[in-house]
Amino acid sequence: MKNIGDTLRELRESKGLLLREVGAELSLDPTLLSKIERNDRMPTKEQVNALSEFYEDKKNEVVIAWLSDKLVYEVQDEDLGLIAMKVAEKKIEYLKTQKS
Amino acid sequence: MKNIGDTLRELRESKGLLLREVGAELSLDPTLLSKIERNDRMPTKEQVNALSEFYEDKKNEVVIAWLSDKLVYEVQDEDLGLIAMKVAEKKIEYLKTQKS
DNA sequence: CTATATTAGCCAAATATTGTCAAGTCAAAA
DNA sequence: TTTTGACTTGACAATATTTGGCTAATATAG
Repeated sequence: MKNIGDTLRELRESKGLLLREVGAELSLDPTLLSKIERNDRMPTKEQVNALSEFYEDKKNEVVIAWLSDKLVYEVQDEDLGLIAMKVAEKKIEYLKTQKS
Repeated sequence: MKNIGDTLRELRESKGLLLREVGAELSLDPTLLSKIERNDRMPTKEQVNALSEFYEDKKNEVVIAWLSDKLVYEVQDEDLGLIAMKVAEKKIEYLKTQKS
């Protein structure tokens, strides 16, 4: 249940890699990656995809941290945020039954 | 568990009001309101506030429909959407304990 | 047919997000 | 103490997205 920045930073450090090394690998400006890891910037979907591929063993963890951060951001300081979240869950579950 | 457009349309029609009447009341272009009611445009927070005040007895219903729609939109066609939603819920619950 | 309500398409303006660079901090090495 | 390397910060330009509202098209009722 970590945020996307902490998740990425811990993954990178656990491999002993530098910002510029990961950046070079993914053609991502190291200063931008720095901001992402400090939750100063939200990575784009493409960046998350690249990062999750890069840390392949933790692919889902990265994507989930990112998506859930975006959701939290969407309802931050809304009184009805949590209730809306539960309603949204039901809507998604309903949409899933429709598709299949 | 309706979407924001259907919610607003039903509220307006239940009162027998026209797009231009509600629009005039809220200084909202009727063609824009039309789009909102058909889920073609997402209303802004300000517009939702105005609309929920206007339909005062259903204030929360409007806001929740809007917020939950935005959340669904955020994770639409993401395989991990539902899981991320549950994680986001926990994050919000956690943040709430922090504030108080 | 006429009048009124709603919808559709379009595009400019407003807003928000992104990427990049130069300058800054900080810690450890030399 | 100076230098070096890793990272951070702030500012700004470039892009992308969202928004408002006009005009024209379509429907619906009388």
